[in-house]
Amino acid sequence: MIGQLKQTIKDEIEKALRGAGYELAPDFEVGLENTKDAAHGDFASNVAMQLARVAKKNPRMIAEDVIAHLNLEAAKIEQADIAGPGFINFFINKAALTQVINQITTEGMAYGKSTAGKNAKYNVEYVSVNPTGDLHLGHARGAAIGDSLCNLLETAGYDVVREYYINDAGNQIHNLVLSVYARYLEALNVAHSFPEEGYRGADIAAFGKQLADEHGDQFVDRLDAHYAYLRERSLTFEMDKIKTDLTLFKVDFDLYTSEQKLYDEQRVDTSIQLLKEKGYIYEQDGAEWLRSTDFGDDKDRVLKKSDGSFTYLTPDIANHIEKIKRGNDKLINIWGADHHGYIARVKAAIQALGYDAHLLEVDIIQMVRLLKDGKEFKMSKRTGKAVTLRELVEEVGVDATRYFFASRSAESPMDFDLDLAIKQSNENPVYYVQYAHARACTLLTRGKEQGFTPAELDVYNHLTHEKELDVIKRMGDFPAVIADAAAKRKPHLVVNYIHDLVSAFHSLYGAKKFINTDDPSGTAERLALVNALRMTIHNALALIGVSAPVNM
RNA sequence: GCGCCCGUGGCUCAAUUGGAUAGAGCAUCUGACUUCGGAUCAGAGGGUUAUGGGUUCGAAUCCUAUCGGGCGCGCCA
Repeated sequence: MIGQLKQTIKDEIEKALRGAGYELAPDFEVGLENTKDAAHGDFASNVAMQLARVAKKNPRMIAEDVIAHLNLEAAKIEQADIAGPGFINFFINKAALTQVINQITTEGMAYGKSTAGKNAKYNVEYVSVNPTGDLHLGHARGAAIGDSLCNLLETAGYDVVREYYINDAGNQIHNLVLSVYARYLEALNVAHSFPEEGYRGADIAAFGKQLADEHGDQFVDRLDAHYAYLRERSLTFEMDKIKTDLTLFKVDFDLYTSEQKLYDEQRVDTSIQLLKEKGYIYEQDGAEWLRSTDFGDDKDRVLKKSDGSFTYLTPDIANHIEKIKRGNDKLINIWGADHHGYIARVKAAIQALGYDAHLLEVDIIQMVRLLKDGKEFKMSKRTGKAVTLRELVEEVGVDATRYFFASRSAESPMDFDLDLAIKQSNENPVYYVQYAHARACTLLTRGKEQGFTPAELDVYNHLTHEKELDVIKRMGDFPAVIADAAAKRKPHLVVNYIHDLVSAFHSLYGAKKFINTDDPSGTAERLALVNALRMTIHNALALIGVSAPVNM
C-alpha cells in the first residue's frame, strides 16, 4: 500500500517535471526516499538536485517548478515543501495511512510478500560443506545468511531452489574413510597410524567407535575388502549428521547434489567434451587445460590431470551446467572468503560455454574469527579443534545465534567472542524484538479479557499520535524492505528494519496507554494496530529463522 | 609481489548505495507512572568515519596514493 503510494507520487512528480518543460532521459528515475526526520515530512525527493547539472539550474528553482506543476490531489499529498539545498518534502494524509492496518490483518502470514521477483527462477547454493567433519562457526554464518536470503527471495516473489552440493567424490573422501578406519582400530586397541591428511574431528572418533561396537574386529586387516561398505557408511553418517545439525539450526534444502552422481551419470565427461567443442581446452604436460585466461582469469586451469583424474573444478562445472539446464534465470553461490579466488574460473567456464557471466553471481561471506579469552582461537583441521554449530546452538541458542549472524553485513569480517556470546546471550538484541512481540500478544489478550476486540475500520481516526503514525508507516514499509534486501542480497537490512520497527513500538508503549483507558473506541483502534504489529514482527522474524514467542 | 575484501565513539556493528545534524546495542552516568510485562522507556557524555589529495550543490560511501588487518594466488578440495 505504501509502495503504491510512493509510486503514485513518483509518477506525479514526473508529470510535473514534464509539465514544467524539463527533458528527462528515458531511463530517468525519480528519487523518493523515506525521511529520517518527521520534520522533513513522510517522503522526500531529491529530483531537483538530480536534474540541477543537466538543466543547469539552481536546485531550489527546479523544486519550485515541480511544486508549481504538481497535482497534489492526484499524488494524494497534503503538503509539499522545499527544504535545504532543494529537497522536496511531502506530507501525506495521515488518516489514509492507517489503512495499512487493514492490509496487514487481511494478509496475515502473507504480509510482506510482493511480486518484485516476477517468479524468476533462482538457484541458491550455500553451505555445501565437505562431509568430512562437523559444521563449525564459519559454516553457521553461511547457513544463517544463505537461508535468510532464500526466505527473502521467496517472499519477494522469486522462485527459489536451495541447493547443497555434496563433495562426496575425490581424495578427501578417501581420507575420510582412512580416518574412520584409524579411529575404528583405535577403539579396538589395535596398533595403527593416523593418516597424514586425516580428519581428527570428534564426530569421526565417535563413528569409529560405533563401527567397532557394531562389527567387532571384522574389518581388522581387511580394509580393502570392506572399503566400499566403510565408505558408504562414513558418507551416510557424515551427511545425516550435517542435515540434523542444519535442521536444528532451521536450515533446509530442496536439493542435494552429489558430485559422485555427476561422475556416475557421465556428466563430468560430457562437460569436458562440451568445452572441447567450444575450443577452450588444450593439452599440455599430459593434462587438459581450460583456457580461462580468455575470460579474465589469472591463469589457465587444469580440468583433467595427467594421471587421468579430474580436478575439483571439473565436476563443479558439470554441476553448473546442470543448474543452467534446469532453466534457472540466476545462479547464486554463497561462498566463504577463502574461496573467492575460485570465482573467476567458474565464471570463465560459464562464459566458455556461451553464457553470460552475470548468470552466475557469487556472494562472498567474510571470515569469522573466533575469540576465546580475548585471544584468537585458530580452528584446526589437523587437531580437529573447532567450535561446532551444535555447540553454538546448545550454548547460545538458535534464535540468538541466527539473529546475531543475520544482523551483520556479510561483507565485513567479524569477530565472534564465544565466552561473551554465552555470557551475554540474555542481552542479545533478539530478546528486545521477541519481547515486543510477547508484549503485543499480552496486550491483545488483556484487551480481550476486558471485552475489547481490535477495531476494523476504513480509517482509524483515533490513531493520531506521532508515535502511532511512526509505527504504522514502518509497518507499511515492510514489503518494500524485503524486496530491497532480496535484490541487494543483504539479509541484515531486514534485521535493521525489525529493530527500528520494534523500537518505535516500545517507545509508543512508553508514551501512550493502550488499554485500561476511558476511551473505548481509541482502545479498539489501538489494539488493531497492535494486532498488525504482532503479525509484522512474526513475519519479519520468520525471514531470519527466529521464533516469535507469545510469552517469555 | 599480484588479486579480492575490510578499516566508523572504549567494545560489537549500522547508515535507504552520493543526500539533510554519521545512528543503534554493550559499557559509563542521570531519571521513570504504587499492574496495560522494567528483557522496557526518557535523557546525558563519548566521532577530524585509518591518513593525505581529488571529483561536486553535497563524500563514511566514488577516484587516487599511503598505512594497517583478513583471505586467496596447487595437476589440493
